[in-house]
Amino acid sequence: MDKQKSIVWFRKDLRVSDNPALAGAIKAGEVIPIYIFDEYGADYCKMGSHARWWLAKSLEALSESLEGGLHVFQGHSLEIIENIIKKTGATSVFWNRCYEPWIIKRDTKIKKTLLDQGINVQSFNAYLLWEPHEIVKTDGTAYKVFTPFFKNGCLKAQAPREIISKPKNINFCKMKLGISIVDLQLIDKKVDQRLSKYWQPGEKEAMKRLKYFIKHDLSDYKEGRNFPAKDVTSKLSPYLHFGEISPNQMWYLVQDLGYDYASRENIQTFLTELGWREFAYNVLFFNYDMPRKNLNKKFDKITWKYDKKLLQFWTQGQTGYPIIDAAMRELYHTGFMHNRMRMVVASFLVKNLMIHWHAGEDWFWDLLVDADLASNSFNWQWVAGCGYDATPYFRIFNPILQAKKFDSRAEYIRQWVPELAKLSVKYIFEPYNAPDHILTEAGIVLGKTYPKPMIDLAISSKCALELFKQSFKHS
DNA sequence: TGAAATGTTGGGGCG
DNA sequence: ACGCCCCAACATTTC
Repeated sequence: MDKQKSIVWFRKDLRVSDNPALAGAIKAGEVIPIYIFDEYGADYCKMGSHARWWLAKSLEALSESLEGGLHVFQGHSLEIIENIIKKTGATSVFWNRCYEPWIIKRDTKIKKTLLDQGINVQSFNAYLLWEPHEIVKTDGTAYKVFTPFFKNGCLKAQAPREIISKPKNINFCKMKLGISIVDLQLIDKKVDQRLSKYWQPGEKEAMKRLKYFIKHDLSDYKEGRNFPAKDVTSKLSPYLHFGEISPNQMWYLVQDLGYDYASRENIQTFLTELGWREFAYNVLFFNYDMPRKNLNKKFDKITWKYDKKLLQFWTQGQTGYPIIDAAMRELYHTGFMHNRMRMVVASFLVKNLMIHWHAGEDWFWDLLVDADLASNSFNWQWVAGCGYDATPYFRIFNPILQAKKFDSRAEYIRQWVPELAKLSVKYIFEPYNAPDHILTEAGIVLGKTYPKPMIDLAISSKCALELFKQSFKHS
């Protein structure tokens, strides 16, 4: 008797453990694991260069975990799945849901089409702790403020799904299908040279990192996470984005710790960060245009500067403000930026340079290995002030103060802006205020080896305040 | 998850 | 000893 064959369609769940779709297919019989690189309909959210690198590496790791059994394709998802069904006689398709609006739209159609053809289709939640549509206020409308969303919404709802353990024996369908990962041409050589120094994608590495973080860094998380040179953040965001680890695995592993490893505050702070991720997806679910439209329409009237040169100073890490340049260069070289630094550089772009948050969002989208549609757009709106529960328009970071407060020994600056490394902490935060002989001794020629400040902080933030106030007055 | 401007307080120097 | 001033330290307000 022929065994039932099931397709497992991997997407943003590139792991074997705690994978409900895979578990479902294994139970049903023979498994055909597939990945489809499909960006039809992605429009402005096609993957960035650094994310593509990560995806390729992650697919390689997944394929290895599946004994080389991952079948890779490129093209229209529905057409490809229908073809595989024809070739293999598969009777079921399992997948874990994605929550990007364009994917929801696509998958809804695919599900309906396949069901109409008599195929058994099952989708699961393996990406979020709580389904967005289930966390709403008692009057049925969506939350707009984080604290009640998390405390009254999430924490009082049903507990997140329990972790599914790693499957022992998988019965693979042995047919040869699809193309190789290399054929997807996801990796740019120069990107590979940069990122492979810093990252090892994959499910195994993700769990290793989580355990390392819990053991070494969680006990200092609440305070330490503000200091970019300390490196006590988990750096799990790219793994989480590609589903190499599930939020459930993180949630339960951290929540079930005794307070030996870390105090209640540290644990709670970390879990709350997972809560912000949930909130970003929840807000996106109820606002499909969050990536492109101000949630607060009052901001529609603001006239932004569309100055390519100004933007370029920012993207290239040549603003003349060391902490900003350090952060922007960290992003370019590693595909990652420390969280506090993300806030600082974003505030500078939007509130000092008066450049639209879309420009920052796009740059981050291309370079972050954790580039995530919900988190990225949600957080840019948060900084710009037009998001839900956002920072108020008048809250403007001063990059010099931020540097002195959170990188007081200038370790982070020296790492990423080596041309300033010889300056002492007295001058390194504001090299343009250093006496000439100090600069000469440090081998610095302002305007040549390191740029002069591209704008005046006090003037630009005053102008921004005035502009915001004026714009809001008329609406 | 801000920073600057402004207001208040209190200890010490000094005539 | 007393009042006056200065100013750091802290608190409050404002954007």
